[in-house]
Amino acid sequence: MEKRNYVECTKVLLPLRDALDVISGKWKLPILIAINHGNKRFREIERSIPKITTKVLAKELKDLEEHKLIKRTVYDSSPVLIEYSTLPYAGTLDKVVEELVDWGINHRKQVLGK
Amino acid sequence: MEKRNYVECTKVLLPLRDALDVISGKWKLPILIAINHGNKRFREIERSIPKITTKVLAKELKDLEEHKLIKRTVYDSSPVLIEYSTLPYAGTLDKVVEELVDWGINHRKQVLGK
DNA sequence: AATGCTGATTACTTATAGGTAACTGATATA
DNA sequence: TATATCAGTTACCTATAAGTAATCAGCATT
Repeated sequence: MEKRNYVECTKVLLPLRDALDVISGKWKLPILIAINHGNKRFREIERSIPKITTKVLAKELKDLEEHKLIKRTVYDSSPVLIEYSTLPYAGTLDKVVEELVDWGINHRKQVLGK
Repeated sequence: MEKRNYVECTKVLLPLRDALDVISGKWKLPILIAINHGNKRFREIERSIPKITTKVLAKELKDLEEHKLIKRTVYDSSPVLIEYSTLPYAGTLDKVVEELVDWGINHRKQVLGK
């Protein structure tokens, strides 16, 4: 018989960590949202997210592509046109985002004092 | 008439940013979960979260207290006993956490390959 | 010919999150 | 008396996130 002087909760902590690894950071969810709102081009996304920089956007777009959340399409026009779009898998984050946004709206009202 | 060459989405981005400011980082949600599972004492919480350090735990507990998500109770026994517990406001994060955990479970299966 | 837009990349710097390890004073146990 | 536990604090260091600013080639506009 071991004495366990705490309550085990790793079964919840591990998947939570997995999720946070993908979506945490300042920019990933904002970028997904910007694309979902219809911003497809690099500069459109950049302009739609206040304070983001070119460098950070480029890096985060790569991360999101690697995580299979968005895809990058190159149209062989002249000049070449590049479009970003969310993949179906990104849709699985919709409820998470929705909950976060609702929580943020309420938090601003209740705690940050409007 | 202004030409707007991107789609506005700050109405969503601002509350999302507010929410991420409170819960993002590696440790805040894990700590809330550990407390919700019944770990009340400092060392219990510490032991229930793999890899967390004393220093980080102390700092994050202060942050969570400031954000009105937990409270710290000092029992004037001998020796003094300190207990952390979640405040009702922390319950408003339950759905967010639930969605994140579910997403993490699925992500591990689908993308990380079990 | 000069300027500006596209989708970026690069080098450099700063800020912040987090990790390491030692240590505290009060109390309790062996 | 020695050791351990409790709830932390402190100083120092490192790794990563993010910001600043310049630059790129290709093309279009003025």
